[in-house]
Amino acid sequence: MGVAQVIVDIAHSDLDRVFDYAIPEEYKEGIIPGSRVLVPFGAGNRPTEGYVLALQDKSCIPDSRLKQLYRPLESFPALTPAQLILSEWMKKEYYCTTAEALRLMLPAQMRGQRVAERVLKTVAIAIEGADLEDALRCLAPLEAEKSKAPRQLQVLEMLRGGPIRHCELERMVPGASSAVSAMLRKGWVKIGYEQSRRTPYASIGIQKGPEYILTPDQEKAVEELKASVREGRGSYLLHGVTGSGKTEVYLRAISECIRTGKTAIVLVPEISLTPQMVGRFRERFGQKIAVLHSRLSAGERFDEWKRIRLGEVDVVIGARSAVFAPLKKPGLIVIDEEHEHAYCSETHPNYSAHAVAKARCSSEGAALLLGSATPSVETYYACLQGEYKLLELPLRIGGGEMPQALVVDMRMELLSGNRTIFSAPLFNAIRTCLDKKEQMMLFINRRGYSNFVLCRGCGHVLMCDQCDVSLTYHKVGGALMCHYCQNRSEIPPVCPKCGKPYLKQFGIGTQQVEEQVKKYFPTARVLRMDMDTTKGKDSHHNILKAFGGYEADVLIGTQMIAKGLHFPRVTLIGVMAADTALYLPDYRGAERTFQLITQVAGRAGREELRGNVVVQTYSPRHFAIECASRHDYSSFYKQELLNRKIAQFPPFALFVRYIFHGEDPAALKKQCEDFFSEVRMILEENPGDVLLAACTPAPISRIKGVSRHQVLLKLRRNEQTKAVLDALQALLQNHPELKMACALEINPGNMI
DNA sequence: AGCACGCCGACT
DNA sequence: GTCGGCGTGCTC
Repeated sequence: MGVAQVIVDIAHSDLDRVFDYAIPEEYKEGIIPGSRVLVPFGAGNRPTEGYVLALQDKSCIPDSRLKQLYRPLESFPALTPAQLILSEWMKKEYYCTTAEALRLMLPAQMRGQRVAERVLKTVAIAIEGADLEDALRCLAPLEAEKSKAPRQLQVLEMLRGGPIRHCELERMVPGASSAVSAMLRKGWVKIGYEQSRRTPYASIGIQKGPEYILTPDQEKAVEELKASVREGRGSYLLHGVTGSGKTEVYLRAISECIRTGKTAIVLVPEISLTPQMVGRFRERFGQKIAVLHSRLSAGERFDEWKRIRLGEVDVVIGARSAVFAPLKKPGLIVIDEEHEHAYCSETHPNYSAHAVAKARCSSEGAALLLGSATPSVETYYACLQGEYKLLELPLRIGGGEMPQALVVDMRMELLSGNRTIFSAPLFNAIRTCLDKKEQMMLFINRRGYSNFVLCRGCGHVLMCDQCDVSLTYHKVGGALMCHYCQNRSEIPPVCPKCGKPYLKQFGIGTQQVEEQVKKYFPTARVLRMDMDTTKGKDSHHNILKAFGGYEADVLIGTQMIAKGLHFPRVTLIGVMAADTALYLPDYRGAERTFQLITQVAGRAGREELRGNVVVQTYSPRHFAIECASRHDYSSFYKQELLNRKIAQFPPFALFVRYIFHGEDPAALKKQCEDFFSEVRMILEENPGDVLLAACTPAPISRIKGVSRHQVLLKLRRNEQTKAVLDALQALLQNHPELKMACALEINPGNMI
């Protein structure tokens, strides 16, 4: 056992094979498959990180060429045997390199520099009693008089509540560090050190909730899942209306995992990963849970990962990438809000959490549980085909009625002379709601929809110079922004095309709704939640807390407010424009519209107060909107599946998209067309399965000055599909000049 | 990915 | 005559 087979951590297909390294005698014990090591690589023996896949007695490489590895990077193997197996599966499924697959399984900051086991600097008051009074008086001589050192005063006041971390102080009070050093010289404050725990949400109280008595439907689902966890197999779809208690089913099934000495992973969409949600798990499982998501700091994420890796954790709750968490003996993987497209990675390798979870469950002996009030058409179809066993929760807990939605035809509103963004029924409902001192949420679907600026003289829309997309108007700062390259610019005084001064922004956004609410209901207290107001680390939480504490009457927001939030005082939900997603050039438009309206409507009246839902639309007869307003999933599914069958969309077909990037548009087009002609030769083997084959500029044909061209295929899904995909991938391998500039996506999450 | 080797143009 | 451009090829 003297040779380690190592994958170097460089994402390049030429290097996607093992390299043999001799293990120095002193490290013979510490290096096993899964260990990360530093190896000399290439001509200059440059130190490169790598992953040990296997150990061998000897190498078939001649001794003259065999190098010794430098050292192990950690004292424990970073990767589990199960992860090594999973990476092989990823490679075959997503055509990525082993290194790319393994990277997904480690906290990003672990590669490159080591993460310091950080000790945080804290600041505390060093004086007390009269000395402190004296110091304060010194800073603020008289109440009316302005303090000479307002920073110091502010910092000192804050410290009276107890020691504060230096970094937090700096964040809360810009320039605090100079104030601290000044006071340090005067001996008023002292510096301390604190072992950083970096355990997110540790502060969340563990208050015991009421004992739940399961409904008969929940009971049935839980029993079925418990048996499945014990057997270590089985896939389920839990279809439960909003408020039917899906989370309680998850919790009970997870308890069974723990009882039988296993662990569990719960995947949640990023935006639903709220402190409330974590609190619910912590209440049940105490400290043996870990949380993984993108808002954690590098250190927090590393610490959580390490706790999981060292087996200190029974339950992992996290966003998409938590599906790779190195838990030992998983007994259950839950995917909550299964229909969310956030479960598909937008970057290469474009994995789907569903597929990865499925692969993990079958190789590691765990049960898979998908949960949703509005399962995706593809999942429900797979379920009816027998891939998942269906568990249903058709009733709300406590027997509450699903709120009936009122669909308002905005075309009629316009015809009757109402040019505001509020239809008469919504306007009246807001009035009533405010009068009754109840709360409301106004929802704007902004996906694929922007406040573009249009010339009413010639119809020209302002576009980004660098990217092929319309610019979005942001009221804050009055600037135009490109959502792809983040470039900012001013609105020109006249239209750049026709020269007339008729430029005006179009479309409604959260800011505009906020303005209009304030205009028509000046007494209403308004909170807004969108990308702009939730930039800060805790702002998301703070806004919800304020709303929950009845500090506002109206909450205006995007998708963010549609997710599992629980506000008993909310009795009105307004969907400002239900159909913005309906006519996007994406086959999932109807599905998204149905899901959004259903989810949003589910927010209303979850407690004793009866909820009202008003849906404003220009397509009141569209089946997605009609079915959503009646909470009729089954009719929606039947109609949508029929449409997909007629139009040959997923699940009956799949899209394959290659996107080529290049500086020179003409050369790019040529390259792309040459490749396309080879693609067509492969497709000729199964001509009946090719539903579409096109070589065109990408829908967004330029991003950050780089041109984009695509080969888009639609193939009928059948037994040969995987073979065709393999052939297409092999073709790309034969074009080293293209590989660097191309990304392959299968069923892209976003057709734009 | 990065670095060496190698074969052609502009220069003191 | 040499310095230096980056195309091509290799990495245990």
